[in-house]
Amino acid sequence: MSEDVLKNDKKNKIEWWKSQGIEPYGRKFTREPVASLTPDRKGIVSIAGRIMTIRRHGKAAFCDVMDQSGKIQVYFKKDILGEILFERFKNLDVGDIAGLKGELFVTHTGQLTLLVKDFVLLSKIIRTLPEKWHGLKDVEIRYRKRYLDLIMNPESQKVFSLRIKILNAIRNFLNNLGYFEVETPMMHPIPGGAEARPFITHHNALDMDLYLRIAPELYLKRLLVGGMEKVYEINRSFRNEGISTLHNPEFTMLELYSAYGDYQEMMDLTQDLISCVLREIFDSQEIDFGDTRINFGLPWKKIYWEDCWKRFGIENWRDKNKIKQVFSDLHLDTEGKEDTFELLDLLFKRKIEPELIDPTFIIKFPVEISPLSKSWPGDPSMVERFELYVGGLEVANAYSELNDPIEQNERFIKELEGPSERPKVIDQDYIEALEYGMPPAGGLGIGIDRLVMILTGSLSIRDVILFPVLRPKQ
RNA sequence: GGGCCGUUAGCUCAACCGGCAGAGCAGGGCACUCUUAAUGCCAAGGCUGGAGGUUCGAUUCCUCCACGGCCUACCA
Repeated sequence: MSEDVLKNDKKNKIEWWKSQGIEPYGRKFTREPVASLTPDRKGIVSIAGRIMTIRRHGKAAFCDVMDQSGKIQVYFKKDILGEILFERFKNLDVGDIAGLKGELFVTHTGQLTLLVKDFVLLSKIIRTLPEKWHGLKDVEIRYRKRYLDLIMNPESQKVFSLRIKILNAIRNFLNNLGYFEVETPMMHPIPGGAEARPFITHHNALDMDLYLRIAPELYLKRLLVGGMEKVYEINRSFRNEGISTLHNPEFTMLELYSAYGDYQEMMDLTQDLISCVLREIFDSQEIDFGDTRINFGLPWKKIYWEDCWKRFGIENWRDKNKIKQVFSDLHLDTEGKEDTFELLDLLFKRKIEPELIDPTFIIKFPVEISPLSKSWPGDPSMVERFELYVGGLEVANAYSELNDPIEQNERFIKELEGPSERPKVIDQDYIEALEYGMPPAGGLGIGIDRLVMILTGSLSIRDVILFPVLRPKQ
């Protein structure tokens, strides 16, 4: 280890502990979470954690010790500890991890405190923690050195513990409904299930390129063919695209499929799932997100995609000239877009999406932008599909799954004619699977990171991902 | 990829029109046995993100580079 790492004479402290015959990096220590301790607790209790502050008073000192459950004040007193242990205490620093044994008491100011009778050093800090009062604010360091963020910023600790609780609640909810949690490949020979640029990697022994998956969809539906009726996967997908407050190159998606169901069932399920998470974890139907308050009270709004355009005077959304007219009437830049769907998408993003604060289902989409969805009964130009918007963000996407192999193949062929940056290859293996018969099914995808953003009031996806993608320093 | 903003001590922040780079906390020393942003005293801490340029003189003005943030774009 280099000299400059051993800051501020802490190297000498390491030497001091060694000179006392004590290994400054300790071993197993049996302890209780500090938050579980109450004043009526009698006898010796053991706790362990990081020393966050030291207030020295000559022959005594108060410290705050933090473990994952919370903080507790501890009191070191020379006449209680004796010469040897008090000398050891003097060689403790803010940031050290220690195991402490003692008795609980309440101070004159009414604070629960552990009177330390014995302690061991479990890990010596040889750097300096960020400042105790302002914490760690530099966002770059917070992302790069998340461990410091977690030590110094309780709000950050809170967001990630909520993320875990949300995921557990989702899993419990689905497991109770009989869904199987499955794991499908993350390395795909042909990327599919979404429209996105993939990451490419290479397998040496097979001498072949593989793609990090952009969605698990096509594999999960192969499981429906195989007779698994309710499956879900919560894991990473990867998209080789720009980074923003809403996009991280690797992100977590929930995808689930229910045989013999449809998009309506998925709409009910989405409502039930998110309502359940709110009830169990937040005990509230309202969440503050930025400047707005989101009301999750049932039932959620439903708007037909086709009806979105009527407020702009667009009666026929295939009328490209009319759409362009609207852009010019609204003084909205078309940004060089010519394609009808791209223009509508842009109009939606600029004018409609920001207003969708309370949960809103957008229903029934054109087939052209929904290559894996089952057509609308009696209208083959539209499909049974919805998207869910909350807080102005797209959070979920679901549809009745297309299970007709012939139509699916035709849709894939049409897709190839589009301007996709994906490899121009059809997943014939998937078509073959459909040819063996896939039950009709409802499928649902939920962007977990975005859902966690909304539920925790985080305005950047980087605040809900422990280690977001960053360029390496220097 | 484009635009704007930022980068000063371990951390949080100052430094007027270009004139010796400053504080709090942390760290070091001393004192102090109920403090909680403990307190008091002493000492230390810097290649101002990097490289050039303008200038007698650059943290400050200019150019390029690196990293980050926000917006935008690609995209759900």
